Amino acid sequence: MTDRASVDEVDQRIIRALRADGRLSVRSLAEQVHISRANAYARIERLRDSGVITGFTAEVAPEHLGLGTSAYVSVSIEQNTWKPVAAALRSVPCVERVALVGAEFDALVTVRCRDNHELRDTVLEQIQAIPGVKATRTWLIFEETEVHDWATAPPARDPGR
Amino acid sequence: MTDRASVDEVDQRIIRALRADGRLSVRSLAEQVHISRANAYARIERLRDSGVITGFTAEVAPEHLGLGTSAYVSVSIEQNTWKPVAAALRSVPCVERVALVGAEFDALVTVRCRDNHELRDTVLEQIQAIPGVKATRTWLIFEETEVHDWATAPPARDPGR
DNA sequence: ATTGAAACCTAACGTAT
DNA sequence: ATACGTTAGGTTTCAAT
Repeated sequence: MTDRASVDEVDQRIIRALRADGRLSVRSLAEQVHISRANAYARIERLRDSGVITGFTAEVAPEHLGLGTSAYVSVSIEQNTWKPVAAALRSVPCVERVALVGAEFDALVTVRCRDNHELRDTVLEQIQAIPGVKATRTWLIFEETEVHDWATAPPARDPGR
Repeated sequence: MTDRASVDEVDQRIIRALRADGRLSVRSLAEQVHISRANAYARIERLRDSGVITGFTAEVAPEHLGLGTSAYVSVSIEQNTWKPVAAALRSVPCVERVALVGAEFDALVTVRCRDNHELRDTVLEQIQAIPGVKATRTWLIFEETEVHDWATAPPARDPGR
C-alpha cells in the first residue's frame, strides 16, 4: 500500500480532474483524459490501493457553518512527548490539522471556532491543558485561499529515467 | 449566494457524510441520513447554492506524488501591498495555501515540493522575488494529520435562540 | 410550505467478454 | 472497445402533515 511507483502523465491528468471535481463520473473522466472507461476504472483502483488517492470529500466553507474564527496555534512541546501530545491535539474539538514542524515551536495546529470565545477556550483550556504542552501562540487567520492544483502543477522538468 | 441561514441537524449529517465520502451516491446518502431522496437532492443543491458546500475533491497524499518535502513559509509583507503579494504567492508553483494572518509576519504559506532543492528554489527564488516581500522563514513539516470531522463536530452546546 | 413515497426515463456503474 | 444486467441520477407527481 506504499509503492511510490509510477504515477504517469495519465494518472496526473486523472488526479487533476478528480481534484477539480471529486464527483466526476468515471465516464466523463475517461473521455476527458482520453482513455477507455475500463482503463479509468483500473487506474482509479490502482491509485486508491497504492495510497496516492486517499479519499474523496466535500469541501466546506467554515464561515457558512458558523465557524467564523480560524487560527493557527503554534505549540511548544516537552522533549520526547511528541506522540501523545500530537494525539491529544488531534482529539481537541475545533482542531482541523496538526503538523509537527522544525521551528522554534514544535507543532502548528489549525483550528476552526465559532467565535473568539470558543477560540480562547480551545487554546487556553483545551490545548494548554495537555500534559507536555509548554507554550502556545495564536495567530488569527484573516483570509485564506486554497490553490487547487498543487498536486499536479509541476511539469516534471526532470526526465529521470 | 451568501446566506448564513439555517444549517439544521439534517444538513449537518449530510455534510458529515459527504466529508467522509465525497462520492457517496445520493441514494445511500438519503437512507443514511433518514430523509427521502428528493429531499436529499434539494438539500444538497441548497447547500451548494448557499456556499456551504463549495465543491468536491479527491484527497491526495503528496509523498506518493513525489512531493516529499512540505513546509510552512512565513512571509513578512510591506504595508499596503497585501493584495498583490497574496495573489503573487498563490501563483507560485508548489504553493498549496496562502493565509493572511495577524502575527509578527503577515502571511503563512503552505508549500509542497519534490525535495529540498525545489523548496530552496521556491522560497529563495520565487517567493522572495515577489515585490513587497520583506522576509521569510521556512518551517519544515515532519508529519501532518488532518482531522476529518471539524466541520460538524461541536454538538452546539449553546441553545442560543 | 415542506417532506416522503413512488414512478419514470435516462445515464452511469461495474464486470465480462 | 462492446455489450449487458444492475444501480443511480434527476425529475415529476401525489398524498400527507
